[in-house]
Amino acid sequence: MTQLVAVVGPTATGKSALGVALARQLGGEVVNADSMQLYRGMDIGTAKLGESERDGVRHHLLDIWDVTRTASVADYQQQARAKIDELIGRGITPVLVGGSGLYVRAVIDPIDFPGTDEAIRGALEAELVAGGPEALHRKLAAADPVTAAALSPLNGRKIVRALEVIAITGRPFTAALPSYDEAAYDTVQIGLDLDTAVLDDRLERRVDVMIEAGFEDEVRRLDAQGLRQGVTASRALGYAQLLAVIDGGIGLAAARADTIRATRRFVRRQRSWFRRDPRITWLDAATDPLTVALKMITTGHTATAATAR
RNA sequence: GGGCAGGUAGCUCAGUUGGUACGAGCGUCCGCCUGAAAAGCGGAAGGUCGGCGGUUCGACCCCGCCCCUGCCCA
Repeated sequence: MTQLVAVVGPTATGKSALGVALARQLGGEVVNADSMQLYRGMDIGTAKLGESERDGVRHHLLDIWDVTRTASVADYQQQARAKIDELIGRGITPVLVGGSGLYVRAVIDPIDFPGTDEAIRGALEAELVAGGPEALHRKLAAADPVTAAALSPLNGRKIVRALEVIAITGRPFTAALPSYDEAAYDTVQIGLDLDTAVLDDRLERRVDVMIEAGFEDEVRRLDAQGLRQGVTASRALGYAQLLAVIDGGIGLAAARADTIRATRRFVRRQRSWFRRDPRITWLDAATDPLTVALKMITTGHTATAATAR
């Protein structure tokens, strides 16, 4: 018996709409798995569904964070699982929808995130700024040679985290994503994708639509609410570029082009993340994915349902 | 018609006083990813150096002619 349906894949392929349609058919509710839609006020730039588009389907885990807050997968994991368990308990099928790979896995798979400590992390980050990543990498090599060997000496972010975990737990970091065969929920994962040329074109038009819809005003509004102080939110696609426009650093045309380029890059990263997960059944967004997905979910036959990739 | 500048990786451009192109950024491709993941990071492929001829042991770099682009003068 399927407990959970997940709709994943690169951005702008129609995951949100498919999620709503599936939820309607299954009597389910949507649980967001998009790291940026977690932020309150980030609507236009994240292509968050409006009320009418939600079509009466309840959505959870949208707008739970203030833009000044640094994102946290662990926090998301805890909240998402609590909500999913609640829905399952009430006999409602949760439809997990989003393109944030790690977030999806954090829900579906048994990942335990070691804690965090503001003071320790703050100190390490200060050290990173002061001494550069190589110095920290040497420090990591002394404490945990295995992890150090696995990390580029220039990957400051990950080196900081590894050192933080070591400081907290007193043990080597030794982090590794779980295998793909020990899911926490009985899940049907549907991957939505589109031919690259078509998707590229769609991305470009989507950015234009966002700009016409008042994307810049949205960013100005959030800027007034401290968007710049938000380590995560201020770096979101489009938001970072429009902040630069507001600063006068670049023009709107450049911001548009940069955003499109960055989004394409993001799509590639999403694909490379999701394509290694053998549990995902890929559907072509251009060929009525709803019908195929429904058949797949209700019959449990995933092998015959694949039509794309 | 004349003058000047330029024609080097898909794009924008570095570069060698003649000795195998040291290239860079962007793009492309591949990969990684345990508390920022729309983030962060690693790797790879790509050039007959505008064309033809000459000089030379050897030319992308010198000479000649030609073609193309931009600007200027007529």
